[in-house]
Amino acid sequence: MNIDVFINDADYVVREGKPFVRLYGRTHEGKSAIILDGSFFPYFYVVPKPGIKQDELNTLKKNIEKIKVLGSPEKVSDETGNGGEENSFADDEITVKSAEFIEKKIGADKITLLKVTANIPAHIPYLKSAVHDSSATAKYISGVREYDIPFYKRYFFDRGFSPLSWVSAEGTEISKKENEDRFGYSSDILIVSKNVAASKKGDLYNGHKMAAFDLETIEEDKKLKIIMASIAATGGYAKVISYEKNGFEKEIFVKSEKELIATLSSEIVAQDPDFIITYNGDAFDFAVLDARSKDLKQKMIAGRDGKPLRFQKKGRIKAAMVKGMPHIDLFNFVARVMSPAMSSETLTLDNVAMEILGEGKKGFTWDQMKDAWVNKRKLYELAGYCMQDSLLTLKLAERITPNIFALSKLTSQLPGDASRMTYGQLVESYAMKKASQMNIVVPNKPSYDEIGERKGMEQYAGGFVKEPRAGLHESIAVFDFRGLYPSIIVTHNVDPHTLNCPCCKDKEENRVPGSDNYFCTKNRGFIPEILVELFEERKSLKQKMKTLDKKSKEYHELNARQFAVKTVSNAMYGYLGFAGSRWYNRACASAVTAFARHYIQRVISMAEEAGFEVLYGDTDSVFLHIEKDIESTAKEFLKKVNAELPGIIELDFQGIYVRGIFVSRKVGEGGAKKRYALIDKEGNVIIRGFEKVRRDWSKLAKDTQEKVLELVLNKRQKEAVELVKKIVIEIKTEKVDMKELRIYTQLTRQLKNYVQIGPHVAAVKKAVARGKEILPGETIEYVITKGTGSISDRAELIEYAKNYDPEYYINNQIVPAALRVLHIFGVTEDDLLGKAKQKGLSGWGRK
DNA sequence: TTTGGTGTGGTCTGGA
DNA sequence: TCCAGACCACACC
Repeated sequence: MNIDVFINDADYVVREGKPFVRLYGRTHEGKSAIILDGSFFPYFYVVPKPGIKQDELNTLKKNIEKIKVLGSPEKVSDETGNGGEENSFADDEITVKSAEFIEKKIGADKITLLKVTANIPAHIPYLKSAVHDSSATAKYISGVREYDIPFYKRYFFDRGFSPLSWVSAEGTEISKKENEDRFGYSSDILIVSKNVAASKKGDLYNGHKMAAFDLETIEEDKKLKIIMASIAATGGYAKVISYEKNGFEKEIFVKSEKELIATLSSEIVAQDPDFIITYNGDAFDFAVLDARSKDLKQKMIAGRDGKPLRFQKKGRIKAAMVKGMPHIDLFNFVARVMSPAMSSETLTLDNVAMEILGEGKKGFTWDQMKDAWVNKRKLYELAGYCMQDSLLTLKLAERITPNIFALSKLTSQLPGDASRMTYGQLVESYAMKKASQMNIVVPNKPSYDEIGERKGMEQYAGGFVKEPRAGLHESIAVFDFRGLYPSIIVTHNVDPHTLNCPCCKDKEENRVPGSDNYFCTKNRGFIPEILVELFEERKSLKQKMKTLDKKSKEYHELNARQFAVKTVSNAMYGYLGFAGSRWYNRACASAVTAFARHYIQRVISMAEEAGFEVLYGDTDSVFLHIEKDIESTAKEFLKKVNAELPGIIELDFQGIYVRGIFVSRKVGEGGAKKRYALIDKEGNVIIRGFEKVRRDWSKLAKDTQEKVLELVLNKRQKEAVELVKKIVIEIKTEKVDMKELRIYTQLTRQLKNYVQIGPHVAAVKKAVARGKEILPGETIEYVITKGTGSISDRAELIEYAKNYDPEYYINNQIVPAALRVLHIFGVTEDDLLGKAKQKGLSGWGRK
């Protein structure tokens, strides 16, 4: 039979000594399908010594073919853990399946390599070590490559199709009966295929079915017990499962926690989703479910492979994986990829939903929940609260998964994997995919020692930041380079293999400013090449988007794709300088920043020559004071600059502002970099760097500073002073809600690793002594309370704080934050504290 | 181990 | 008691 399947998951399994890639997906009739592809075998490359003679090459090949090593079963699980369950083999004699000569590129050179194919993936590390270490082969080789690329990942690279696209499989369908007897998979269709290829259907798919779930728990006898669960699925399904009657209209009543787990599992499976969605399911919901299912001896949800869910290490994350219905943990993706662009103090579902959807969850603190449960009251509300969590998670998934899926397709990684990747891994995956397409050998990962060495090196110089002149400035035009770093890489052909090529030795072109290094002008390097493709892809996506209705499905799809392209492009520079990178090259990374400094400084001098005051600039931006006809003058300047810029480097017009404020540094001389506020003619205010945008300042101090900035930008300094005075009095009279005074700070390490005990660490230490568990990485909330001793001595987590210290909040929060802005107008601390003699306000407002 | 460097500012800490 | 430098967190780009 021949069948088209849309792929959402993959792994592999070994049956009777042969590896089969398992592709999970759905047919266009909506049936779940598994394809077993037995036509693919694992392999790695052996790089012969340079200048090796043909007869030596032949000897090497023969000696590789003769390799026999013993493997011990416990050691041969797939490195990524994403393999099947039948990998183990008892003290097998491991042999090479085949070795063949193959031409591949390393950098610009075409080289003859040996492709060594193994019988099953678990053999690869043994064969690699054997080739690398044995005397019969070691003397002929300069290295081994691509021995650590997981089997199912390589499959997608080599086959030329990606997850979340349609494939066409030709093969034999296994009957239901045989599936049950021999395989035990849970899918409508099971097919053994010898030929799987990209389908003409491309990657369009009419909607993924997602099922989100959420648990409510309470702690009893030091164990988390599940008291309620909710599920919300695409299409409107929404249920709360509970073993306490609560009168909630969407309730499924069960008898016990054990039955709750069983029902939750069966309900999710009955929904037959393409994806299971959680918010923090890896670390919480699935972890609790797993622990309770073991305690209560109740089987949990099983994947389409017929096996219960498994936890697999993905870097720091213990990922809960359900085969064939990939589990997407939105929190992971938000924390790793989206959070830099977000402003929420903490990444709770509530905050993130509020920021992304404009809708949070209502009420119910942990204590209220416990009260509701223990005293069996307000259970109806509790059920509603539980339901809301799943519904919000599902809504969030509708917004976020398109971005995950776009990254998945771009990098040819499974959606479950892509959703858990860091920027470095996303870039690396994309580069590996492109390398495979371009017949380029992938460089090895650095060893632990190499990483240490790279990290130990002195930092190289980064972007240029021009010191601003403190004060209120009028009539400002802001320019910035569009994607400066990637455009430099492309324009100057920055790549580890084009660096200092012999063919361009004496050319001045492409020489790195302030360095003897240069880049090839003849042959485009690999990194610039893949960036060019990304640029062109994004350009065409943006072009298409212009023709579409912004509310249409296609528009959102394309928008997600351009987001993925942008994400990978922008991370490429950082990847070059990343110690764990396969394509690490410090000289390249520092060349990029050297070019960047050169261009921004060139723009600054051109602006000065044109007679504009350069107020500020940071890495890729300049702020110019343009007195007359700001719009047309700015455009003219832009044109002049761009006429001079090489390649695809381009300056953009960012905007015009009526007024802007730069402040003084607290210590030392001059204006503070990276702190400013701007106001445009509509009255919109942009605030950068100030306490207002930092989470480790109290809300009251931040809000006060924001109002001060707004007033000052509207030339109403006097009112700003009065406002601060009023707030100082409010604190003094203790009229302020404690929540306004909490300070968020992340605990970045284990308590014992702190050399200096700051307030947040002190607060955590006290809480831990009281029995609370706080893990590194958590963001905690603390308040400074009354009493004696240092600030740290008086810091308490908000749940333990009985009062707040007005003195601290006035002197260390409100006044410094406000004064930061007001200082440039001559306002003093005493003015804000109401201590100053009533001196006139003359001299304020103008420098 | 989990993209890069630049920069500000709070609090602690230890020696004068 | 004062103060410089270290430590730490978090912003900008």
